[in-house]
Order: sequence, then C-alpha cells, then structure tokens
Amino acid sequence: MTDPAKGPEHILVWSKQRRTPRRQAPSVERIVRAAVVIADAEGLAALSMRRVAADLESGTASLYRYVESRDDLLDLMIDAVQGETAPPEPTGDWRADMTAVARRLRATLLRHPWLASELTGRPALGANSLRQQDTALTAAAALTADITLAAQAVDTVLSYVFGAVGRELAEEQARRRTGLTEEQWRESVGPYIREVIAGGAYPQFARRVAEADDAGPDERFEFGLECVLDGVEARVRRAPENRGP
Amino acid sequence: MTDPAKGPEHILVWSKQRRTPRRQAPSVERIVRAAVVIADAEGLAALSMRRVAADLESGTASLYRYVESRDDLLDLMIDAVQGETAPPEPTGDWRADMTAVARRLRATLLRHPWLASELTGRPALGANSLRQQDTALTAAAALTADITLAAQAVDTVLSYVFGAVGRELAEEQARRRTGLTEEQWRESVGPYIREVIAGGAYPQFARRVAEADDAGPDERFEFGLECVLDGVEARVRRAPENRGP
DNA sequence: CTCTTGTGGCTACGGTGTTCGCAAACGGAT
DNA sequence: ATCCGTTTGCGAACACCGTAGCCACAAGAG
Repeated sequence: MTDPAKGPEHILVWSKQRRTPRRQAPSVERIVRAAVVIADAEGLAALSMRRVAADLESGTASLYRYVESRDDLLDLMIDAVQGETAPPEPTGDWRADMTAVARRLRATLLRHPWLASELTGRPALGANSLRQQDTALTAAAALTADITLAAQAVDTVLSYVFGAVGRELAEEQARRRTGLTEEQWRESVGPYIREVIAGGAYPQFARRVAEADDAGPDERFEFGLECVLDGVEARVRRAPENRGP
Repeated sequence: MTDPAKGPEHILVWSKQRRTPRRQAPSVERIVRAAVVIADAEGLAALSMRRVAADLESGTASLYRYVESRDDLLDLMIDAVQGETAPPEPTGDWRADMTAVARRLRATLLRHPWLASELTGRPALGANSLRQQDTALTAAAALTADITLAAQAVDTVLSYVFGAVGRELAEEQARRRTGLTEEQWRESVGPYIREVIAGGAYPQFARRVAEADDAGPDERFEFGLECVLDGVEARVRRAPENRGP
C-alpha cells in the first residue's frame, strides 16, 4: 500500500519540507558563465545541460526557461567570451592597431580552446563579435578610405589569425584529449612519424622533421602575421589608383 | 525446461530461418565512405553509428569490428577525403604551385563542410594529409632552400586558407542548419542588422554594410591569398641574409 | 560428420537533449 | 487577509546516442 519507492522523506506527505527554498535565479548570465567554465576546463564534450544544471545546483529542465536549446547556449557562450576583454584603444597607426586586434583574438581563442572549432560553422553576429569587427575596421580605415578595401583587408588578417590558431590548437587538443603530457605525446607519435619518413615518400616533410628548427608557437604566429600585414598593406596601397575618377 | 522468454519465433527452434543471409562484409572503406556521404549531405550532427549501419544495412555493433570508436571513424574520414583528389603536379614556379595547393585545399574544405570544424582540434597525421604537407613544402622549396623558412611560409599560407574557408563556411552552415534559402536568410537577419546599426555603436561596421560592395566568396579568397603570397614572398626573399655565414 | 573459429548483430547500460505538466511561489487586486 | 492569475522550478518521461557483452550462426579444418 504505502509506496516505499517514493523517496527518503518516508512517511507523512504533508510534512515534506519545501522542495527548495527558491534558489537564486539562474538567469542567462549565470548559466552562460557556468557553461564557459565547464567547457574551458573539461572540453566541449563535457558540456551537457545536466552538468550545467548540477554546477548551478538547479534542475536540468529549469535551464530551458532561460535558454532555448543547447545550440542557443553555445551561441551565447561565443559572444560572452568575445566580450570579456575590452577592445584595444585605436592609436591611428593602422599596423599597430591591427596587430593588437590580431593578438587579442588569438589570446581569446587560446584561452577558450573550444571556441575556434565552434566558430567554424556559425556566423558571429552577437554584440561583442560585432564590436570586434568594428574595431578591426577602424584600424583598417586608417590605411585606406575605401571601406570595401578595408573590409577585405580585415577579412584577410582575421582569416589568418583564425586559421593559425586553429592549427595551433589542433595539436594541443589532441594531447589534451588523450591526457598525455608534451613528453609522452612526442614519444607516442615519434615512432609513427619515423616509420612514415622511412617509407621514402614525403621527402620534403622528412627534411622538415629532420632539420627541425621550428620556432615556438608565438614566433610562428608573429612571423605569419607580419607576412600577412606586409602583403595586405602593399596591395591596398597599390589599389586606389584603379578606382579614382 | 522450455524457455518461453526466448523470443517470438514461438515453436520450433530449428525452423527459424537464418536471421540474415550473411550480408557482404562492411570493411573499413565501405564504412568510411558511407559516413562521409552522410556527413556531407546532412551534417556531422546526423552522423551516428546507427545511421551508418542502417545505410550499410548492417547491425550497429558490427561496425565496431572495423572501427574502434566514433572518434576513430572521424579520423579515418578526415584522411579519406584528403586523398580523394590527387595533388597537383609541381611546376617549379613556387607561386603557381602554392596557389594550386591553396585552391585545392579550399575546394576540399568546401566540398565537405564538416571538415574544417573537425580539423580544428585534431592534428592531421594521416597519409593523405602528410602528402599535402609535402606537396606544399615542395612548392615552397622552390622559393628558398632554407627548410625552416619554407615550413613557416607553408604554415602561413595554409593557415590563411584554413581560416578563410572557415569564415566562408560559417554563414553557409548557419543557413543550412536553419534550412533557409539565401533569400530567406537575408530577410531573417536583415532586421536585426538594421537594428544594431541604428543603435549607433559600430559606425565602421555600419559603413561597411551600407556601402556594401562585397565581392563574391571566390574573389575574396583570391584577394586574401594574393596578399598572403605577396607578404610571404617578400619576407622570405629578404630573410636569407640574416643566416648566411 | 564433428569441432573450432571468426564474425554479425541483438540486447542492454548509462548517458544525452528536450518536452510535458504539475506544484510552488509571487504579485496584485479585492 | 484572502484570493487568483502568472511566473518559475523541476521530476519524470521520451527518443536517441555510443558502446560492451554475449550469443548464434557460417565457414573452414580435421
């Protein structure tokens, strides 16, 4: 008769305490913040609605009062992290300003390893993403008054940053996923690489590995960035002749 | 004695027909091919082991005889699509060769919209990925004998390509996910954009949208690529002085 | 004909995102 | 002080996922 499977508040129905004393409201910001913390620390795979709810000490279904879906939450996370550092002050020196934008974007992408792969696949239209666009355009505007050209310059530079960090993250992510240290990773990949090289195909790749004088990630990024800025600047400076009346 | 819980083939045990007539073996290649088709057509989200098995008309669990896990399958897919077009013949003209590599990479990434976001997050160490690396290095070797410099040049160019296509895909992916046409998408985003611009922040972004003279994706890609190649070439040509004895 | 072996796949487990509908709490009007 | 409409939290359930264990069968060996 009495239902023993009901729960631990075993007897008197009317004596059950208020289920919860009206916890503090989750609110969109709190949810997004918690989700970002989880994703940063344990990767996107560990980010589940249940997990977020647990960290917030609220019920899972409650989250849906504030966020339409997991996908929605991801969009909010993306914009949130993009707004966590203020855009640099424009100095009027387009190259310095653009470099600052690029470095800031890189730092953001590295701080949140899930960001890059999630950004490939959804357009950044949130307020903070747009502010970043605007800041970059302001920098480029100092280089040329032609907004079309400036936009293309910005696109080119941001594309480079995006791709460079993506490749930079790839290796780190792989290590993180397997839980190995830098040392262990090298040791586990080494034999395979040696074997491939010994095969004789890929002679240039073999040379690269053998004479490996690879710089650290920072230097590599800066090298590429300088190249891109050089190229963009030269091309933009050359272009206006083609369109003046 | 008789086990009634055995199943619905209720009477004669020996009369049950062979459950399935021993379908043709899945084999790794067949599995990978099927998975790629699904991911291309319906996105990575639709790619489940059950779905692959259904398309192959085999049992789900059977796939695990050939593939260790879903993650493994993704790695195999990545390398498979990278090998589906042969690398271009090197001509000795580094710029032409590098352009060919870049265009080919872009084409591959566009043909398989899931590739870019999956590549951010795992290093490409498959045979076909390595061949691509090697081809690019061969092109760069025609520019400089310094393999370290060549490697950095390749990294820079590939980073740009990767990032540029990533941004290019973002919008398309968003549309695809919502199932809207180009037209509908523009209409659904338009009001929001107008609202943001009307807010007065983001003046440069507003200019860009207003004076929108944006070229098509192909032109944008080529513009950026030329910039990057210009910059890389100039910097590499200038560098060797710093390291000669 | 029997025995061994390899292989396909059913079943099940523990997780996921999401929905439904109820109960509790709140806020205003009476 | 009491009632009532609205908002809010959330337990339970659904459909689906990746994966492990085990069993039944086909094919080859003796």
